[in-house]
Amino acid sequence: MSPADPNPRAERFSRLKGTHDILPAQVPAWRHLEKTVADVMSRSGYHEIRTPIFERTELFSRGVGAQTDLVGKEMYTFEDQGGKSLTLRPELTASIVRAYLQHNLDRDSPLSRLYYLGPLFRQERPQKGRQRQFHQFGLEALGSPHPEQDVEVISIAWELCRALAGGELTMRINTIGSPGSRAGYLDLLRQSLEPFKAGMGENDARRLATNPLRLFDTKDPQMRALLQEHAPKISEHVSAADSDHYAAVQAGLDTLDIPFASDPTLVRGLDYYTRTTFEITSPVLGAQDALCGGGRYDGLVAQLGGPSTPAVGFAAGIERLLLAATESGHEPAPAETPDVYMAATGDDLIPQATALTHELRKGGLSVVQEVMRRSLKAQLREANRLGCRFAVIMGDTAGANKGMAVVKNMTSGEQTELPLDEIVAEIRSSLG
RNA sequence: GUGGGCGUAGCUCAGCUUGGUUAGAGCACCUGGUUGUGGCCCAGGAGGCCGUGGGUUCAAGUCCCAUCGCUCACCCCA
Repeated sequence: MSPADPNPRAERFSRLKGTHDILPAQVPAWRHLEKTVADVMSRSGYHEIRTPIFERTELFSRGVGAQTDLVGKEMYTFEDQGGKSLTLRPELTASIVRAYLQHNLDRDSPLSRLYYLGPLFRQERPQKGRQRQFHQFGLEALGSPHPEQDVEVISIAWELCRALAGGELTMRINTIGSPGSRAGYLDLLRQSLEPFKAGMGENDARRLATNPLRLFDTKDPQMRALLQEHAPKISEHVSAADSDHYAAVQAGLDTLDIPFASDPTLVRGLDYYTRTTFEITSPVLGAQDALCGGGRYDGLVAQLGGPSTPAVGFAAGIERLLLAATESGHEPAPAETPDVYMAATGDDLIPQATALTHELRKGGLSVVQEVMRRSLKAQLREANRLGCRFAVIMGDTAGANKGMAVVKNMTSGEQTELPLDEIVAEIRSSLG
C-alpha cells in the first residue's frame, strides 16, 4: 500500500461468516492429520472415495430425513439454471451411499470399506467448534450386519481421535434398536412422558409428538431430571436380536481395552441410524464438544433405492480435532524449513546465484533464493528466520569470478569457500 | 432466529470509569552499531479515518444512539 495508492479507502473483502482461511502456518498441522488418517485407514483396509461438493437436494432430504434440523434449516440450497434444486453437502454419508449405488460397488464385492475427507456446509450461527464450512473425515463400511464390524469402526474412530486430539477423551455408546423394535419403544416413551407435557417448553412438547427420541438431546436440567426419572431406557426395550448385537459390540470393545460408557440418552440427530450409536467428546472444547459421531444405518441404502444393505460409519470434525489438540497442548507439526538460502552480494552475481540455485534443487535440496537485492546482513537474517540449515554466499571479493562461493553452516556458523561444482555434494553429505 | 461480551499499530492488548496538548506498550518489521556475515544485546525508524455513521459538547478513542463485524452461548451438531 504505497502513499500514491489512488483509492486508499476502497472496500476490502473479508471472509464470509463461518468460513476460515487456512494460512501457511496452519497447513503443517492439517497435512499431519491428513497423513495420519490415510495411514490408519489404509492399514485397516479402507479405500478413499471422493464425491462432489454438491448434490441434488432430494438426496439429503430423503437420506438424512426431512424432519431433521440439518435438512429443515441448515442446508445451503440453490437452483441451477435449469431450475434443479441443488445443495452443498451438509454431511457425507448420503453422498457416499449414492456413489456406492451409482457405480454398483455392491456388486463388485459384498463388502465395501470406504473413507473420505473433505469440506461440508451447514448454515448455522457459528460458535466455538462450529463453522459454516468445516471439514470432516470419516468412513463407511457397507455390507456387514455383524457386531465385529461395529467394533472395527468404533476402534478406528477411537484410535484416530486419540492420536490426533490428545488429552482425555470420552466415548459413549448406545443402541437405538432396529426400526421394528424402536416403534414400540417410541409409543412407550410417549405414553410415559405425556402426563408431563404441560410442564415442558414449547420445543420439547412439539418434539414429544414428532420425534420423541430427540428429547434426550436437551440441556435443560429440569427436562433432564424428568427424563432420568420417567423415561424408559431404550436399550432395555429393543428386540432380543438388537440386544444381543449391542452386548456383542460392548464385549468387542472390552477385548480391545477401549473405554466407553453406555449412555441410554445418546441419540443422534440424523434419521438413518439404527442399533449402535456412538460419540467421542473432548472436555477441552466448548459447548460443541463432539469430535466424532457415528453408528449403524442398516436402512439407508434401501432408503436411497438400493438393495437392503447393512452399514456402519462415523464422521469426525477436523477443525474440532485440531482445536482439541491445541487446547490440550498436543504439539503441532513443525513447519518445513529450507535446506539452503542462496545469497548474493552484488547484482552482477545474481545470474550465477540463480544457476547454482537450480543445480542445488536438481540435487534434491530445498533452496530459497534472495530476490529482494537486500544487504547481506538482511539476507542472512532472512536465512536465519526461515530456519535454513546452510547459506550459500555468492560474493565477488572472495572469488565468485574464479568459480567459488562461500558455504556457511547456519547452526555452527562455520563457513568454507568451495568451487561451485562441489557445493551440491558438500551440502548433501553434511545434511546426511 | 434469540441473548451476553468485544471492536485502538501486522499480532496481543493498555488508555474509556471521572471527555482536555503531538494516542501508548510488548512482540513482529526496517535501518544502524560490523566499508559484503544471521541469532543475543544496544540505538534509532516506520507503521493508527481509535470498526462505520450520526448526536451531545468549546472539546469525543473516552459520553449517547444507530449500524456493521467478530466472538461465546441457546437451538442443533462434527
